[in-house]
Amino acid sequence: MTVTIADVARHAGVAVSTVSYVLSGKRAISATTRQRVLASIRTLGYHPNAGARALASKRANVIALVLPLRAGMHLPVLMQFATTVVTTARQHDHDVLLVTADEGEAGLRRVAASAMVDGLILMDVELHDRRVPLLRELPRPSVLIGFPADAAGLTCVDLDFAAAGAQCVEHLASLGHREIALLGAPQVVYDRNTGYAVRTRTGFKQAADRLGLAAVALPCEESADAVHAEVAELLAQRPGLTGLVVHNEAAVSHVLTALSTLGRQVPRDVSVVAICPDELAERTSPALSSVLVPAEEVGHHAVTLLMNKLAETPVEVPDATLLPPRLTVRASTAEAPASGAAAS
Amino acid sequence: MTVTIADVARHAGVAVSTVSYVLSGKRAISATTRQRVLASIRTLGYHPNAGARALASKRANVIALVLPLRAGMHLPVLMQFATTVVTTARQHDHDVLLVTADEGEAGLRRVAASAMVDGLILMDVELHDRRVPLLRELPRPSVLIGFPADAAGLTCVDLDFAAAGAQCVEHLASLGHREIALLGAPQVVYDRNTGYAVRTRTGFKQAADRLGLAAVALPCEESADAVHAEVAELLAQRPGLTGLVVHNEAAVSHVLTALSTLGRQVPRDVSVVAICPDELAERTSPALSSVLVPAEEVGHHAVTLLMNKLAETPVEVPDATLLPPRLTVRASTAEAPASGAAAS
DNA sequence: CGCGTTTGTCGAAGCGCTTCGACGGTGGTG
DNA sequence: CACCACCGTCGAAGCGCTTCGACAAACGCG
Repeated sequence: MTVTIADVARHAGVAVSTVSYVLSGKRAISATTRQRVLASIRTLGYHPNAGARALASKRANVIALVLPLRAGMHLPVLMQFATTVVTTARQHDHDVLLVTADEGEAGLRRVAASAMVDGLILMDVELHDRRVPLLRELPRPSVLIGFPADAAGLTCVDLDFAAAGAQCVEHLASLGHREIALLGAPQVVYDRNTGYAVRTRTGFKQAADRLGLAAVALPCEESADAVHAEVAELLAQRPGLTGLVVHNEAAVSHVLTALSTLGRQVPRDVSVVAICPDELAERTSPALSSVLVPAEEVGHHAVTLLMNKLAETPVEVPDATLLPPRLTVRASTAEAPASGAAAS
Repeated sequence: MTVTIADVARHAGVAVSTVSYVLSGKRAISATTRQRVLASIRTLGYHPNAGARALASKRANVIALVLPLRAGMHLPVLMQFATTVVTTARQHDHDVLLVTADEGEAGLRRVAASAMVDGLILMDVELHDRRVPLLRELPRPSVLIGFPADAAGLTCVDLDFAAAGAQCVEHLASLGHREIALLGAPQVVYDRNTGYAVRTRTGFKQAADRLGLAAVALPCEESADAVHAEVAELLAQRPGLTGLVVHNEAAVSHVLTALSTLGRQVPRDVSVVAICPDELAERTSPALSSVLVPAEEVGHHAVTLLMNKLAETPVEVPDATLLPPRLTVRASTAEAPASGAAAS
């Protein structure tokens, strides 16, 4: 029924091992035999049996992608990320096994111990992630998206959210804004101690301090009503406020709606800069100046790092990779209004 | 380093085959030996090697999930679907290999021929899908989400979109509406001959005919401006129109905005019923009466069908499974206004 | 009480592949 | 022209598991 390497060897008139070496390139094979073998492979339609290969070589050529499939994540970004991981892995001749985080530590242990996968990529790592200690003792390399509190001995990749927060502040400062606010993730995300939210806030605050801006950082819920209430209160309490940084994909459009409802024009009265995917920033009206969350870049990086760790002669990889933020100026930011005009 | 079945056997003082039979339950093992073996497994921390198991048993206990990772799909629904598939597969002791549709037919052939997976689930199947003929000759069972034109010999699952379209019409008709329209997928989706879009339109038209409603079905682009223009023209050309069915997740909110901008109140002047996930329907204002796209149910069904086909003694499964639509009435539909009032 | 069954366990033969050591055949070197 | 080093190829030994046939022990029956 199925074609085996023995069939190919017979058809090409060579030994089984020769076929194997043609495929792996681990020993020199003369051009003529190689051609003959490849021809046989093609005519017979041979595909190596993955299980046998994994068993003999101790490499499955599969990596696990551990996704947080609980609510609260921004799904499109996740999906985009997953796509990139699959595509990049395929370029390195690897496949991707999808593991959900709700299987927890047992799931990781299972796929690692059964030799199903050679390495793991974990998304949405929290500051005090329970899986981190396990990862350290697992006999397979891993790459984390996000930073746990103690990242020693682990390979982590992420957007440099601190720099992203700072860059937003710098952009607003350079336009003359003196009083700004950060609308961040929902409270629950800070409670979970999720790294990216905390780090953005820190970067925001430090940059504001450094540049001497009056700044306040607030969590932000995601329903239209809650956002409206929060923005209304913020504007009431801080009449001099002219700059807003929004780091919450779900709330972004509600913030714009709220501002408009409250009689503030963007960017005439209030400048808004968001940390979100370009796709979203371009769709709002006005289009948002934004620092993009580079899902593709992160995914690509994660796979590349893992492949380096998996190489026959493992390549030394950096413990931490922080992707520099890139700010794109669009229509939602402008020079600060002359003092006192904001509240009119 | 890693614990093998031989280690377990030695530790428990039995033969390797006995351990195997304890694990698989394929032969009777006395309670005492079973306990002893299980204890050894636990103390040694044994996990069967997946590759060896697949090689010997010809079953990998992995299924492929083939996702359309190109643009145009509604990502959150996809993600939700993927989650359900993974979770359900795990309940049947199977893992999920993520394959992207952009690898095309070669990808399917590869994972199937290499015995990496025992079966496949394909999403977003088009009416004239190029992968369908391949699927027929592949030696592994598969389940499709969506219906190709020629579904003979294939197992397909989907929401019954024709019934969904009809149900929307029936709902509007029962409220006294006499002139309605369907805003569907973008033109390009009909051009691709995507089954769900076409079937919804058919169901819509037939129900309208049957019930004697004046009805028109239009494709609908997804940008705010295009939607606005289209709605404006529709209202101008059909002043008596009081009911709208929207089958386009991305356009739904724009339609509501456009109606409001054009001075029509929902549901006082125009009733709107959508075909979309509940989550989305609940978020709009007013909340939309909708037929939900049951991603979870579809995913669960697909896996269950595949598992039946994979059983040692394959269970006969239906070729087509159409999940009945469920309409939830919310705030966007009401009795049709008295004749003539709509245009005022 | 002897026979045929059933029950519980074992040993061994692969599954299809990789990889190691071996070994003729060339070619370059002093 | 010997000698050694490579080059290209082969055969065989596993990788860790499942499964089949074999077989002793325990059981039921007339």
